[in-house]
Amino acid sequence: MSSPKAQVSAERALCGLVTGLSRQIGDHLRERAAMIGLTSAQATALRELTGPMTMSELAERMSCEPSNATFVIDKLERQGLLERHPHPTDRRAKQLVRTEAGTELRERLLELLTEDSPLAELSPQEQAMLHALLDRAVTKH
Amino acid sequence: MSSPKAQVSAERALCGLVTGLSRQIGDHLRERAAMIGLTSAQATALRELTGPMTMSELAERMSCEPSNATFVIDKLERQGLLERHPHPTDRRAKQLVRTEAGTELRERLLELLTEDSPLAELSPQEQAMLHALLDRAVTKH
DNA sequence: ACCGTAAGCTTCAAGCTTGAAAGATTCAAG
DNA sequence: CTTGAATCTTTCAAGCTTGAAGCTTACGGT
Repeated sequence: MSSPKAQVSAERALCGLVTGLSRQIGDHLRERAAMIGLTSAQATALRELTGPMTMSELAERMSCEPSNATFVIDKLERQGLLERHPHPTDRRAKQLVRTEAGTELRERLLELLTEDSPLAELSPQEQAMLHALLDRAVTKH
Repeated sequence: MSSPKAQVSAERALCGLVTGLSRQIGDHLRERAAMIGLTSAQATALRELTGPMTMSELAERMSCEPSNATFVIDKLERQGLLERHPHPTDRRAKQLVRTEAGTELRERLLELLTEDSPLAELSPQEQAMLHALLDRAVTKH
């Protein structure tokens, strides 16, 4: 069960690279989001709000805790980008709906996000290979 | 300069995978750190404190702002795991030195971190390929 | 020696994130 | 129907992270 030392060290380096790239992706998002007055968390929420959905669904899409979604959605609601409507069939849930302003800003955001992608350095073939490897790594368990 | 829509979508998916894997790595760290009463940030600091170094050096190694290092090091110092000594030649700087308890806990931490690596699913060959690709992606700028 | 700029560290405000706890509502089993 | 477990959301405390501002000290040019 004990791995050779060289392999342990290789894995650590790999972790560093993954985290580094993830950081770059996050920085890119933050930079683009700032252009339209959003933080990166708010931008993620707006990006994932593809249509009306509940808090849970959004949290799921954002890969965060529901309590965090509450916090971020509060900000977006205060900016008039979306509204919390009562859910049509479940009185426990809220249905998030973009306002017109929210929809417009989302369009703008999606455009901005396609510019200067952090992965632009890789060819489509390399991207495909990377995708396959990451898929295998993520779907470990 | 405009990329085809399919490629934009592929890049977005890739970003999601990278962030997801990075999250898994972070979760693994947090879980292991919790076993010895540390948060993940504290564990990162202790892991990177390979020997006496300044705050700046540590912040660099942790890939974070110096102000953040101040915050995290405060916690570790309060737990008696390290001390801030005056730097021998630069009176502006502090020299961080692990206490004996800090050194012992660090050993334990390093052991824990090698267990159940989030990348264990990949063979050494795959890891090497991944490493190469990530290297290219990160070194874009 | 003097001065301006830069570096090292800290403090602060603002925002993000998690996990636990609590209130409201749903749903299924009796 | 009633009860109990599960779900949806929010609140709160604690911790992480960044960026700006400020203090002290270092260093290069004059």
